Amino acid sequence: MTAIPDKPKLEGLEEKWGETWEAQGTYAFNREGATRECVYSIDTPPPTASGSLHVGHVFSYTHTDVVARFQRMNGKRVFYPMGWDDNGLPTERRVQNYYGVRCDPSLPYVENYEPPHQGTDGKNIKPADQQPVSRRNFIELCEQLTLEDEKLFEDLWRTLGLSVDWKQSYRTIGPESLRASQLAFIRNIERGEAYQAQAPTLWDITFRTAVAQAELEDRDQPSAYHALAFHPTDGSDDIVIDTTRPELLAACVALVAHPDDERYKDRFGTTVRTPLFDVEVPIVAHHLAQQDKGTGIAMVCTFGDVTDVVWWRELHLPNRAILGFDGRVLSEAPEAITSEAGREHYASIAGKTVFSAKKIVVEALQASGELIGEIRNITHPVKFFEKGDKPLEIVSTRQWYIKNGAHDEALRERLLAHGKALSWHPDFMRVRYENWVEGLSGDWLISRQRFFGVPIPVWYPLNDAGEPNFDAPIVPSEAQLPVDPSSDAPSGYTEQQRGEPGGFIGEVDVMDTWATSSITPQLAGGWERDAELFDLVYPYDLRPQGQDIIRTWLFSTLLRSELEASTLPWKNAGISGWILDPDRKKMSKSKGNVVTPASMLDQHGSDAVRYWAASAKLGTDASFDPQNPKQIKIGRRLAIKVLNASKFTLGFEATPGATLSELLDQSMLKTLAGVVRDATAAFESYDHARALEITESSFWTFCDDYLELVKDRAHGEIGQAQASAVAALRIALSVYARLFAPFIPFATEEVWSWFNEGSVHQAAWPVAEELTEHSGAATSATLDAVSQALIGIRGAKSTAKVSQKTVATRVEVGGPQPLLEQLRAAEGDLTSVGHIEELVYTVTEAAHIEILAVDLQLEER
RNA sequence: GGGCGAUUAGCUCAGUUGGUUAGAGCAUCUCGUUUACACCGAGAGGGUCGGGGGUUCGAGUCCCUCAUCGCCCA
Repeated sequence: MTAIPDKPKLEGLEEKWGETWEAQGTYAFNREGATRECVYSIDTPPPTASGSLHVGHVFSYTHTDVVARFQRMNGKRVFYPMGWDDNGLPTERRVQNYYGVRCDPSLPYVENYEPPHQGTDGKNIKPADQQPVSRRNFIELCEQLTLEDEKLFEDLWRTLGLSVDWKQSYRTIGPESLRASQLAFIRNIERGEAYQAQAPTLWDITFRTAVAQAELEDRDQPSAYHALAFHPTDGSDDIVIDTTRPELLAACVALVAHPDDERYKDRFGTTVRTPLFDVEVPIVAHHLAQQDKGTGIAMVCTFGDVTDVVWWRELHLPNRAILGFDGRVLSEAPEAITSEAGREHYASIAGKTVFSAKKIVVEALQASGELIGEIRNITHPVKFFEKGDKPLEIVSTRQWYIKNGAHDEALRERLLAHGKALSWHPDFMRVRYENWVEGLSGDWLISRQRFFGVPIPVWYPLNDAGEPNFDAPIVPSEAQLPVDPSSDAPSGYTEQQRGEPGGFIGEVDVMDTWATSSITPQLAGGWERDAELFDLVYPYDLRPQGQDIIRTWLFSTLLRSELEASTLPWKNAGISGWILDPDRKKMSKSKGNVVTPASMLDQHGSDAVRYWAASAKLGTDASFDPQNPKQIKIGRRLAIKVLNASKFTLGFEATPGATLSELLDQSMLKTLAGVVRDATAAFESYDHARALEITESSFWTFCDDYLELVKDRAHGEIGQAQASAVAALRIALSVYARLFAPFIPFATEEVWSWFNEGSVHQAAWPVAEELTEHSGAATSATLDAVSQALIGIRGAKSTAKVSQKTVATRVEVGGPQPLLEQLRAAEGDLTSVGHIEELVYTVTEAAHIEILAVDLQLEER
């Protein structure tokens, strides 16, 4: 136990108790003798180590911590690890900007490499000014920086008071993660769930990597319709189509119209010749052609957008791609372009960017008279990589995919069934998952042409001509994992055979970062590494996360668990809402309305910030105004009140073994028992905000009414009545400290230490029985009645504009006989706090206690 | 275009299966420095529950419809 300070304050509690908790192992996961039933396991979202933490993180991670603390006090062994998502593009970008480097896999490794910069304060260094480094050097820098970033994150989480067991931390790029990711992947290959395909792929030309459906976003872009004249081979009048991408004219493989379109019905099956390039293409019918858009007939190019891909695939059109991985027009013209003029036109755009090529083609079309009328500006949605700033192109590449139910009805049904079996908090979030699963249009593309990630663990044999056979990948055995195909040789080969005819080459692609993040339950839980641990924690009790990543993290994790184990990875999903700024816009860096969490915690204190976060329900957006953080101030006030009320309560002299003889004291405990029941029920239904609200409002009432009523008695002469009040106050204080502990862990721990050994966070969650055993036959009606009278008397004095200390010479209180009896039992307390000389009871018809008259003794000043 | 959510006091939000007079905090105003707390306490004023229609003895709550805002998907 520690001494009660003269002037309790919140400052310094974070450091004091943070160190104690760490030293005592207060939040350590104890698996000794544990069974699955006594464990509560949480599949925590690993934050992106290279990103910056913002207010939204503090918000949602607090929601999780509050639940973890409740479950721990409820007797569960809480498995609450923290992971860092450090692989992937965000880290690469940060490393490029931080050190001023760029990965060039063709360069050799340099020992003791010194990068040109050490932190460039967020200023982007132009790619041309970045120093090219080898892949291995680049990855070392990534490792280095993420470790530093992770340290900062951990410090912040500790300050916030997350009750994480830091011994259970994991990194998505660590050796165990590499092994688990690759193990899960080769099992996907063995079961036929992972496969490679040469296919049109959404491609970001800036990052030169493939992009998955989940990473797409539509952005409105200015564009323009160009009307182009195509020439029917039967010599009839030109057919005019509208296109926003005239630069792809050389890649045109058909014209398409809706099968019901009367204007083109008799054209289907005929052919036209393209303008400029003079290639003969068919006119075909497909229901995706929009009759009301443009002239109702469109050109199909390989590939202008995802609809082109559908047409190409479903109508069995040739592939005449003209764009390369760099977003420039390929130097070689498609074979279909045979005319001399056509080849000359192609030569004029070869090697150009999309932007320049468009300009050249449009000028040529104007010169040839095949551009009809004016160019009409429009705005339309264009697909972007969510982290990119140039529109995606579609190129044909060889990529790895994992089945996700898009083309497998049975799998999709199982995924939907899992979605129904999962308990969502709030429930309506399930719909977002279902919409996503039902809308999947292709399997999950998981290969990325990047560097800092989990290598795809395969090699390809080379034939005698040194050409790779991609259809026969060499897959490592499970015992070999983890492997890096760029530096390890497959079994049966030597390193000298790399790249040689009859030898092998390693896959250079890495996995999508979500391919690792999708197995966080396995990574943290010791899957295929620590079977005993895994059985204790899996399936997890809770997956907490933000609503924005239901389609990515939640979906992909559920998918991988279904593929690997045919199970749901968790029982509950708790979905936190957004943090909005005062204008109800999402907080974002570009808007400059982001406050750093560290300064926020520093300024207001962790308990205050946690209170703000915890007072929002799951799934509900919360607004936050850094200029006027109202809820945080209220939280701070509450935490201070807890300190002060506790100090006051513990200052009364206690009599060991005292019994609760007074009806008012019993009644208060009876009331509190109801609060305990309600708060517990709210917690059990994942409504932490309600649990907080119930506890908080009860506590203020306790301070304002009960504490005021009994303070004179508790201060007074030692005896049965005095001892009863002090005992009741101490019991209530113990219960309130525990009820508040999940929300304001620092203030409650401080208070707890004044009259208990050990941590409040390992204390038992209060139960109603520990209160009702003292409350006898009392009901809450006594406290209600006395409080009612007290409020009435205070009101009378307030109306008379006099001090509450003013003596009331006579107070007449009315109400039904039974309630007046209750009042009489606490008459001493009431007359004492109200400074009442004479209290008169009058039976009335009213249902409640009412103050009929208050005679005040007005003192001369 | 489809889906989901929201709309309650000046502000931020509660409001359970439909049930007395719709609540809390902040802000405002008044009073008060009382042996826990001035980072305080007491009290007061403030709402046709987004509009319209319906079901019901009774609707903030259920149904229909419209509007506005936000998010997701196309």
